[in-house]
Amino acid sequence: MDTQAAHEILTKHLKSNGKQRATPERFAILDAVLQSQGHFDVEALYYRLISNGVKVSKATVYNTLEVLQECGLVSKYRFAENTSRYEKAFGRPHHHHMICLNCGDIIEFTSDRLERIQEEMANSKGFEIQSTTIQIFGTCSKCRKKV
Amino acid sequence: MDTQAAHEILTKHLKSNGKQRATPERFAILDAVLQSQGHFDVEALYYRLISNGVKVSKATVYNTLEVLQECGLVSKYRFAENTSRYEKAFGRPHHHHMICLNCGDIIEFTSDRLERIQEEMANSKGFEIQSTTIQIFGTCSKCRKKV
DNA sequence: CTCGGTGCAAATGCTTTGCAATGTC
DNA sequence: GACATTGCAAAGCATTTGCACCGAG
Repeated sequence: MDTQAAHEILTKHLKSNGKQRATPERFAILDAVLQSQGHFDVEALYYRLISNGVKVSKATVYNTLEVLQECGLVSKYRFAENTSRYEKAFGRPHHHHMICLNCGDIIEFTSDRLERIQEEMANSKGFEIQSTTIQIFGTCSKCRKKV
Repeated sequence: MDTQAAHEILTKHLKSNGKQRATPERFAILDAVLQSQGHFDVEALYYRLISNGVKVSKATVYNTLEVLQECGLVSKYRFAENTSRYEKAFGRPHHHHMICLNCGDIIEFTSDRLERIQEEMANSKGFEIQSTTIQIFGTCSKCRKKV
């Protein structure tokens, strides 16, 4: 992905907020996020950072993920478990998830029609959408065959 | 609501599982759930039970809510916060939520079209739906007017 | 030089667990 | 009686917080 563009987004966001500072930790975490594939939790991201020799604390990872979320570079999800999961949102279309309750697999999908209907529903209630999440829980095709 | 019908569902579910027992605590918790309006968390439900003179432990509340979820009498949600929220699912149509990030208000809505498209999406992936959740985060009409 | 950010470790708060006592089947 | 369930308190975890130190602006 375009690392530079992502850095710029973060830089701009930090400046626009007036008092937020551009620290090396924040960019290091952003880089790690950009390199990630699929969903990850704080633990995994933290571990990857440490493994790569980046010296950060978990508190900073939490803090930074929140900042990255604010500027739309990462999305935060909460599936069935008690852990928050994240994924990079840069350069990716808005999508949703089918979560297999048997094997834990997550299948992503997009649907313009779903987006459109959601907008209609929101408009009809005078609600202004900031983000939407659709989660379909069930059994994936692989697991269905096994039974 | 039809308390008796709900009791029957629970009874049947417990029996069908072979080893689960029908304890007074479980029915007391079910009753408290049936009396609830809207969403609640474990804390609130527990407090209400205690206030009503029902002697249960929080552990049992957690346990029972899981059982009730299994037999479709309650739904569990996870919105933005770190607390699980529940609501009774008995005698209610399947619906979704718009969550106001400003005032925390939750607006419920239903949409046959959304349900249908979700089914189509799942079918096309060979995915078997067990439950679905749609959450629209944003700003409600009341809060929009205030700004 | 200021004040926001970081690291660490302790604290918090929801949820789960271990185990003896209880009561359903 | 056997054993699932309960209550209690302790343990687990993910996440947050307090505070001294550091370093971006």
